[in-house]
Amino acid sequence: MSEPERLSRRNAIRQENEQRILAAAEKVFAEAGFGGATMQLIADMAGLPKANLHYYFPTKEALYRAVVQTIFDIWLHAADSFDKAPGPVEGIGAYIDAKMEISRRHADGSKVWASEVMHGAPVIQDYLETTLRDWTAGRAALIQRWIDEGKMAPVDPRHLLYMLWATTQHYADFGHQIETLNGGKALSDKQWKAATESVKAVILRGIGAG
Amino acid sequence: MSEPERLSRRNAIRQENEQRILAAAEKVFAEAGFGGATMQLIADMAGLPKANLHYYFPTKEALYRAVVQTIFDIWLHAADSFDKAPGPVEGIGAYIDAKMEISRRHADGSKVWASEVMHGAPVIQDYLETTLRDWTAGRAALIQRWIDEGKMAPVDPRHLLYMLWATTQHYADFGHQIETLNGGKALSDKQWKAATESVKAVILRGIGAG
DNA sequence: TCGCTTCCTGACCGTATGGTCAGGTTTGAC
DNA sequence: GTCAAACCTGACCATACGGTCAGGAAGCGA
Repeated sequence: MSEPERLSRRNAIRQENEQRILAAAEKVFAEAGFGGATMQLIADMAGLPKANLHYYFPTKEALYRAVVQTIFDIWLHAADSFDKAPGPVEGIGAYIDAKMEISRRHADGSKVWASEVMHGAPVIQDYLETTLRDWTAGRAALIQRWIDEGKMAPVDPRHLLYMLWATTQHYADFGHQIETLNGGKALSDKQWKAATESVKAVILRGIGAG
Repeated sequence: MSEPERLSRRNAIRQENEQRILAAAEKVFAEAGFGGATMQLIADMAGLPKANLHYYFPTKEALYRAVVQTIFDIWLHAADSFDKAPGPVEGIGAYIDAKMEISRRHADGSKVWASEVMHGAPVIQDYLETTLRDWTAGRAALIQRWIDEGKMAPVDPRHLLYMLWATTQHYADFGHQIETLNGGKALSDKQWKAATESVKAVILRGIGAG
């Protein structure tokens, strides 16, 4: 994607600082939402003066956009395994695995994305209408092919995709609720695995491919 | 719950205004989040001067809390049909119906709820730890009984509940995304029905009760 | 009609926010 | 070593926000 940057001190500084800011911003936006987040808080969390944030990202919205962009890329990437699969068990199974992993490892990013979409996608509407629309059409076609080949039950591919997104993202977006219902403790490794297996079991059996 | 209010002009005014404010607040909180919402905007949408909002609801947080309370009650109420059912097909089927209807009719409230939980439930943590925890334990026990009676496959009841919440709420919380992927048009009656049937088909077959 | 309560609201206030900027320091190509 | 470009930041600004309040209008029991 980006050509290998010359490894100068300057580039190192730039990369380091942008990374720190993005990480802090992701956390703050996830916790407070766009409106509730403040540049000052992000700056404090990144350990930089506020004015420095504006040096790298001209506006709050530009910073926010960069955060959303990051998680969107990760999100799309999760479908790689989906495509190469010979059938629904491998494809959808691997997709659930990947998306559950994202919910665990990038919970903040997932929340930012969810928040953005929930509020009408004010800054990423164009992505929804182009990249996501194409992506969805492609995967829906693949699922339809599996149905036509008798590899799974005839389920509306789009609603199936929504179910996959919903069930996996829920563990990130509603993680706090799940944690509360888990006695106030975050899910353990074992519990994450059990969650993933539960989702896979119900979905795969549900589409007649278990 | 509340004793029948005397039908005076005053009470009518109070009820009317509180209702207008709550309706406007629900919409604004859903669209902008707590931090992004402003009392001025809510006031404008309710057609009242801002100071009047503070007459009925002392602070922004009090107003917000009232909005969340409302949707939480609706949400809990949706499980009524669940309980009286003889088995998973009727119980879970009816629950999905009810929750999908809520996603459609109370999309704004659902978003406010989702937003609240996503941000760590700052104002309704107590509900999660008491009412919701009890509610969940009760339903999980019921599902476990169905499993023990051989009426459905052995699926972790809690993860099944999460799947039910996730799949149904998704149509409210991510309604904008779904709409965009639907060619920019809101789902029609027929499409809502198809969505509900898809969810029910996959879940019920997925728990071996279809 | 009187008098008390509830309802209403324009004007105001302190504060916090996103953003700016002038002036400084560091880096690195030459 | 020179110097321009990149980096850094304390101090500052205009604005918008949540909330207050004094004083008036409307409702209503007696």
